[in-house]
Amino acid sequence: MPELPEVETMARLIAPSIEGRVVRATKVEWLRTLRGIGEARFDAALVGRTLARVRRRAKFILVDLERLGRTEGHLVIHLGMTGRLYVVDSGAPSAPHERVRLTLGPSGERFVFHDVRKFGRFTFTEDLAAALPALGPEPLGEEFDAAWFRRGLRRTARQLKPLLLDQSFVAGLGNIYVDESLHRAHLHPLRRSDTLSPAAADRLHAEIRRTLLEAIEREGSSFDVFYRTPEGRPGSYQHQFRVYGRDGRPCRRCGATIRKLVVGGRGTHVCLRCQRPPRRPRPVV
DNA sequence: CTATGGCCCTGGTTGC
DNA sequence: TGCAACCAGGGCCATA
Repeated sequence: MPELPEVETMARLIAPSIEGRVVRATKVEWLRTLRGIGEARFDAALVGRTLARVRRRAKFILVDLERLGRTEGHLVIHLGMTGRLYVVDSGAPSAPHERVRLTLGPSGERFVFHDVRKFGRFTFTEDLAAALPALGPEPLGEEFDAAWFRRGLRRTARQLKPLLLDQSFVAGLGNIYVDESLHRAHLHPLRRSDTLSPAAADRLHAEIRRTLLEAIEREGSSFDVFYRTPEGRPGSYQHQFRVYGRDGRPCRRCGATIRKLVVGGRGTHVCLRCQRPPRRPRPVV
């Protein structure tokens, strides 16, 4: 469930259950989830520290750790494709696919990282900047304004879809919300970023924000394995999809059939009437 | 530069 | 029915 709206929803969901709680013990079921740091170091860094504050940056959930009121490192969590976080009572049996569990004091609930496909990450760092990859601005933040976006699009000649998926350009978009934003802005995913008129760039900027805000309001999208999360109602934004997963069905705006293509190796959904394909790039001689 | 494909993983769905 | 191929909301890396 991992794009900005789902990650934001997840962070909001777990924050009340873990903020202020002390880590009493750790259990790592799949070592690679720690991404390089050893189990012993992970345990030593967490036990006795307080999970002070939960926040989101891009598709990462960050938890600041404190001891005696001082920040001493951070949990860096990425849900990958299938990661989920939840808190269960102390007596609850462990479920399949739980990769990391933290026992919380004083009452022993468990803070669990569940991740079927193991693409996720749940690790510790003292140096947040070093632990995170290069990340562009938050699309819902101040820094992501229309003028910045216009310039950013012009600075490069990439296809729109891969560019918007690039977390170092804008942080937090994924396959669903890129497809949805492009459709709402009437722009084809293969369109080169430096060919947009200022008006088209502004339209895309506005639709990205609008799409994300609406999705957060509906607590993200839930389907397949994410249909239900422990302790959490499913999100409902999937009912608002205009193109994602709707190939073969009519466009809600114009009635043309939604098509599915592959762009940048990712399944990509478009209405070819609303989103005019760019002219084929001239062949390189 | 930009684009592409493999890889990391598991499991549900599709098609023969 | 059985089984293999394909596909999935992510991201990193090597190669062209």
